[in-house]
Amino acid sequence: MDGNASGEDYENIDWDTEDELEIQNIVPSTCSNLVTRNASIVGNGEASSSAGPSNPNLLQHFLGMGFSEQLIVKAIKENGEANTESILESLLTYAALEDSPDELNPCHLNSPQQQQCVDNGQLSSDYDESFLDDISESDSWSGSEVAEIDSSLPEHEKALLSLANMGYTVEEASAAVARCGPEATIAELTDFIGAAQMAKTEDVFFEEEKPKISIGANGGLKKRKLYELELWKRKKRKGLINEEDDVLRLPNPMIGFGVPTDTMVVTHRTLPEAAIGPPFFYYENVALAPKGVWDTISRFLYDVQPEFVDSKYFCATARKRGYVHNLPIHNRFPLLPLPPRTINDALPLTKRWWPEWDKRTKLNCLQTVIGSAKLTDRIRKALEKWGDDPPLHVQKYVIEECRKWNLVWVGKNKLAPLEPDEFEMLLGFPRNHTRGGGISRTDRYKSLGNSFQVDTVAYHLSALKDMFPNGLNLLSLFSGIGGAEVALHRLGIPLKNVVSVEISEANRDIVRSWWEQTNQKGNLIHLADVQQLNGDRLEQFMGSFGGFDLIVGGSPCNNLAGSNRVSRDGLEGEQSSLFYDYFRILDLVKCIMNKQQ
DNA sequence: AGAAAGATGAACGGTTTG
DNA sequence: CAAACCGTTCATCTTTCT
Repeated sequence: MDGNASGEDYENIDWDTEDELEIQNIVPSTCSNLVTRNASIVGNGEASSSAGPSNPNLLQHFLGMGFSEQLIVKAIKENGEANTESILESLLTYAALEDSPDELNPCHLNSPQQQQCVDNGQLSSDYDESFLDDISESDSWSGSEVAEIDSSLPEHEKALLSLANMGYTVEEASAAVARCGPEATIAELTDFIGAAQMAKTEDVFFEEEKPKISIGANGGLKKRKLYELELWKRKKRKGLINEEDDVLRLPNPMIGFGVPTDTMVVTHRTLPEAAIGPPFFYYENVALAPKGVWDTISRFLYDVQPEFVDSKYFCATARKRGYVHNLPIHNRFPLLPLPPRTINDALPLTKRWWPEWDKRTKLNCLQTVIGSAKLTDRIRKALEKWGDDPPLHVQKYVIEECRKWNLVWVGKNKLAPLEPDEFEMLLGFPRNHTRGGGISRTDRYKSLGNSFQVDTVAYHLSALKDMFPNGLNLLSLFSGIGGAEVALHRLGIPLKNVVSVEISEANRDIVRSWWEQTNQKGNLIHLADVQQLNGDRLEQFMGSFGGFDLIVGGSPCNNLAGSNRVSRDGLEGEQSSLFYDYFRILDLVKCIMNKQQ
């Protein structure tokens, strides 16, 4: 936690409150749930955010206190311009509700969520109703008014209009249609939007659960509510309340339900009813995501708690990942032979040149970019100035660069980044898995850096071996270079039908090439875009071979990963929001399989 | 030869955790 | 406090296409 004393970020605030309580109680899954909300359609968020109060001094007054313009405009709308006291109260409340660092997390200006944020500012019904108690509402609109829908419109426009009349914004509606496909049912669309909304609201809610519950949701207690919120906020500042209580924590050591060398006592867990298969599912992403992300992911994936595992317990390189799955956790076994677990064993040629003051025994996470030749050259020159025993400050500098870039010793004073085939070996892929076929060295690093650690994933999937002696049907989303396929194959689980969805042609080529080289007897179907995979396509596939036994996917981490300095926008980021497609497709498969039974 | 496309190298903080 | 982190973007060099 950084000491951001005065710097609460009042911008990009999702100020739904009561609505969150409603949404929170709705399980984001199941095709049948209809999430409706009271809101009307407002055009574009920019227009509303630029519509300031008529009294500029008032705005200036609160701006001077450090509140954002957006919030001040909202507070003034809520309370009227006359009552500065109640405006301040509202602003304090927003601040208290917003006093959580994960909301520094900006939503994109053009994202549906952001539109929602801004839109809500104009919509009193979307807002905490207790604030309305003492406000005379001359113009009380009704969220239940439904306009006639012209039956001559094309299907997707009818869907849009229906959603609009249900209170969704145009942005939400069109995003949902885009994601779910034009022929999706209204129920599917609302389900999707409700799910997406939860993603936005949950993070706030989660942090604030305590004060909200303690104050009740019934309104009429405005004074007490504000008081308690303030009190709670102060306590939290003083550390009297541990807000981490409800937030998912990373285990230490990060071994999940156990690793081959350190089996946990826990051999059983009770899955939520909705999570139980078929199909089995296995979802993966970076463990060190921004706060709240794993709470959201877990909530979407049927409230299954993530299993956080660092692959350094499986191989010579760290890889901290979270896995949400409904697999059995007993009778796991590792791939054999066990991979080398230290740098020394994995890269024996480096041993000779490894100085005693470099204490590393494990490599850090393999990423998509590597250190440059210039850097290793600079280090070599810096080291050559000293004899066998460089001074401490030089050692410190060299070690820092080694850790940052995963450099290894390949000669006297000579460091180098790992080669692509070393990436392959460390990650558990066959040698030359990503080599040839026109792929460049840079792209090999990129594909490998984005991949599973095969031994780790295989250990988790090993529980399936006894259950599918005749093989299984696999739906592999965001397949990449086929980590899941390789893991299952190495486990000796036959692959019957594999539907693999991967956007990169180079990666698809790698998997196809591997598929042929390993003489697979099954059927490999490649698709490019998860967003194009709709219910019809799925039903087609599942009808032909009788459903999927396992759905695996690690959705893009671009907007979650710590290395991203530019667009670490969280789960709503441009690429990482594809998580919702994983959920959408998983939920669709579950529904279709229920229907088929 | 010149444009277009591709590959490489380097600079770019901040969040989260123990 | 240190330590870690499935990354992005731009400039420049290299290769390929016209």
